Amino acid sequence: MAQFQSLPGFREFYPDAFARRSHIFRGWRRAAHAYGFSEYDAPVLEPLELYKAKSGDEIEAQLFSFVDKGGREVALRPEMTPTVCRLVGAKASALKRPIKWCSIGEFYRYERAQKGRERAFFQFNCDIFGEPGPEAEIELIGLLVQALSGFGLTAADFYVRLSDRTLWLHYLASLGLDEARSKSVLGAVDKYEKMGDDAFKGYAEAHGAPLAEEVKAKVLAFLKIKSLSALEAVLAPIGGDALQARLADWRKLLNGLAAMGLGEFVEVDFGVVRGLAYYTGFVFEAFDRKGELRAIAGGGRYDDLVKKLGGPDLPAVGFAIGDVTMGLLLEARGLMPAFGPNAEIYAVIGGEAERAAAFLDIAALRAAGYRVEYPLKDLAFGKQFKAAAESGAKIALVYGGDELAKGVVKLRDLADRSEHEIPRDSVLVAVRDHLSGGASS
RNA sequence: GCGGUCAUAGCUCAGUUGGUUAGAGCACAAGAUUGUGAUUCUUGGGGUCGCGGGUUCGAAUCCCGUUGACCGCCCCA
Repeated sequence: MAQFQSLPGFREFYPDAFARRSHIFRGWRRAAHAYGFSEYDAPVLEPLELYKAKSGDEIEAQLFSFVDKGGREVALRPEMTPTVCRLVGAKASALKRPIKWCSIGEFYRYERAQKGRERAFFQFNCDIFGEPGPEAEIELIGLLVQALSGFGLTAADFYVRLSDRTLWLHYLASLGLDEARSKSVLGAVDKYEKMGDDAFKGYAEAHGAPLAEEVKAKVLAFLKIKSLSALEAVLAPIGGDALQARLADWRKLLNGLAAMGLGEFVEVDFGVVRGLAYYTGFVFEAFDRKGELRAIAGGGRYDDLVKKLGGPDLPAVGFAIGDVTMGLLLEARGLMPAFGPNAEIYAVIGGEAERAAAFLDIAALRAAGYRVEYPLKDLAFGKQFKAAAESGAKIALVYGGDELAKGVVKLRDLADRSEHEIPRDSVLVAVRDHLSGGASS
């Protein structure tokens, strides 16, 4: 039994787990590159103030924070958004628009680990800066879908729920609610799915009286809106240019996503508002269809945040996918491949005398990019062939005394068990022909 | 921060009302087999039974504490 254990919520990636993690990262990068996003990274340790400025003092309880030896209050990053806002803000005027950036990084939150939630986890963050219109959302949600569907997940496995804090605030204002009351109502809406009617208790406590029943009925009806047409019907009597412009944005967004063939992945759902106060417009969350897991991804527009963190006035929209929940979903749907040894060639070596000849070819094959394995210590031939089969290799090269005496190497196809002799000086060519052609005779 | 369940070999687990030196399967290694593979047989390494304390002639087993894991609550950027 090991004397030391890893800290709670921190994961150790043994080779098989690391292979699964790499598979996830590869899929994310493939999608991001297809969409023309540039990858960046930034410090893991940041000034504590960066997160307080964005989220308030209460956030400190959820952070890995401490005072460093220089007396600085610092924190391990719990998310990428404030950092990327700083990076983009600092060079905004020099960056070509639109700014489409992505990153894969590890994040740290001091919370109790649960299913789908660890204290250290990876996130794929994608953001578009400098584009205020719904064109940015189309591009970003398209990427979100592809970053999941690229693993083989379909519209039967996950979907993106799409909502809009701007419209919510318009609607609540039309019901006579001021800004503070509207924020409280949005907080209740965020919790309604889980808590039901109790979600509105906070409103009553904050404002001294419960939300008027007729207003509450309208709020509950609004959060159940699941289509653009239902939305238009509810908002028609209210009118106003701003509202009409916003509905036009909605049509553009949904039409754009439909034209990309993503209609079946996206659902209008005003039950989503996301609790975070800094979201300013469209918000969205990706969930598994069966509702068995916590959110796979979340995002939205945050047009005020870059400026709030000391940068220029720069509109922004972004999302993040976590590796934990997405990994669970891939496993549950049988979409996580089995990763094992993946050698292509296994050299069977007769003994010390044959080793030098084998090494010459092994080095050449490896230099040419082939994955080559051989036994580090002398082994019986039977064991070597067994090891060759287990290594995943497609062919074995046999360096025995008999072969070397004849100036040849025996090439054995491990799948069909055929073998033939090849001249020592044409091993590379013979291997290339055999592996590329798939021919065995 | 709160509650529930659990902790025996690398993995999955068994271990009788507390009783001799804690077991099995899988995995790993060696041999049977100094020239041909997923089979078989034999053998081996690997445990302070999560950790600490208590009760007892005697504790993997009972009690207390603690740490960790899983599940849920709070939170979820």
